[in-house]
Amino acid sequence: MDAKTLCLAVLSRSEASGYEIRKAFEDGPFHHFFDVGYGSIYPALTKLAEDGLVTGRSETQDKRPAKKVYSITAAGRLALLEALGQPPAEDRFRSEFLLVLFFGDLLPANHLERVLDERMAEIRRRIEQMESKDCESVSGCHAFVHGYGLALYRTALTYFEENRHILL
Amino acid sequence: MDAKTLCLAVLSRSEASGYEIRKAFEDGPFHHFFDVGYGSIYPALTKLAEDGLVTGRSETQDKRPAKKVYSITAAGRLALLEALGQPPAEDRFRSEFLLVLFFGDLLPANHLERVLDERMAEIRRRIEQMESKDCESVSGCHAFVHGYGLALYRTALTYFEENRHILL
DNA sequence: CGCATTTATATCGTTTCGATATATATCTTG
DNA sequence: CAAGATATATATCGAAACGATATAAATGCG
Repeated sequence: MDAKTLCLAVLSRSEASGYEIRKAFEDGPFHHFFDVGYGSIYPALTKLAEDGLVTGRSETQDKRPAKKVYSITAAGRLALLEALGQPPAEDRFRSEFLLVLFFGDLLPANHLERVLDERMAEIRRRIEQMESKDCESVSGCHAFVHGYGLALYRTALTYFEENRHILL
Repeated sequence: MDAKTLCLAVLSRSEASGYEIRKAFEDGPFHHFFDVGYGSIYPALTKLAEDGLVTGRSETQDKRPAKKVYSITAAGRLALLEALGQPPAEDRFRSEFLLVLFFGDLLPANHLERVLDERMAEIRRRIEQMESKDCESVSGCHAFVHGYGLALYRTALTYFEENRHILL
């Protein structure tokens, strides 16, 4: 499941520019389980347009730089469904944070404490964001995925609060 | 924090061959928060050896193919500490599984059910492995990181059990 | 005996990541 | 109000990682 499929996934919900697709992964509904950068998005959009899976049009805006808005085509929707029908690859999780904690014995306590505190603050921000009004209306599958992310973040935060003493 | 640092991290615990380093990420203590493949490990070991951060020796074994065993040097330990002292990059999580569930409305229910069941079985395996005797003895920082992974897996499993009905 | 699996190293093409360049507009603050 | 920071917007490039594949020796198993 490459960047092209991920762009199709965002575009299946509404037309968007490359910049807006990026935002969907930075703050939007995909935020807690995917991240895709500009370096993947813009080439992906070019290829998708070549293959007729999306169409693009330029939109000049008042008081903003011009943007290229892409829309998914019928063929694009088919391609997305085809990709979603495949058995998903294993989840991938990379955490430098946990690596640092793992080697906590070798590191100064104040470094560990700072790293942990920053991580906890970050998680609190995420939870707050996911609990906000914008997210209250989600239902069905979206609610399931949203609730899953929230449950994990809450578990993480509680774990850190309760087991902090082991580390420091 | 690249593959070189990750190899150093494994080698700081005991000398190992490229194959054994891979196993540390597949089954070992780093398994639930990092994954590094052969395509990253072997080139990394070559560079580390060039830079004097590890030393390698060939070991011909009876009844097995020969292996190259690498050991970390003093300079290697310093480089590892230096890397661990940096502020860690944000955690990265990629889940095709959640993407499929997110678009559950567009997919046949039996596909969703199969995907979810397989994922739950996988999580049960992971939990069982992490609860096994080999892991009972871990303490301190290792226990903290280990317990964190376990807590998240348990939350995930419980969430799926309790909210399955939303999806199907 | 043949076949799958495990141990073991290595490389290669494709994809992704992270940084950087460029440009315009708005917001902030001294 | 001007300077500097931040937000909007597209694009590309080199480095790194990923996934597949090649090679090879040995073991387990029916």
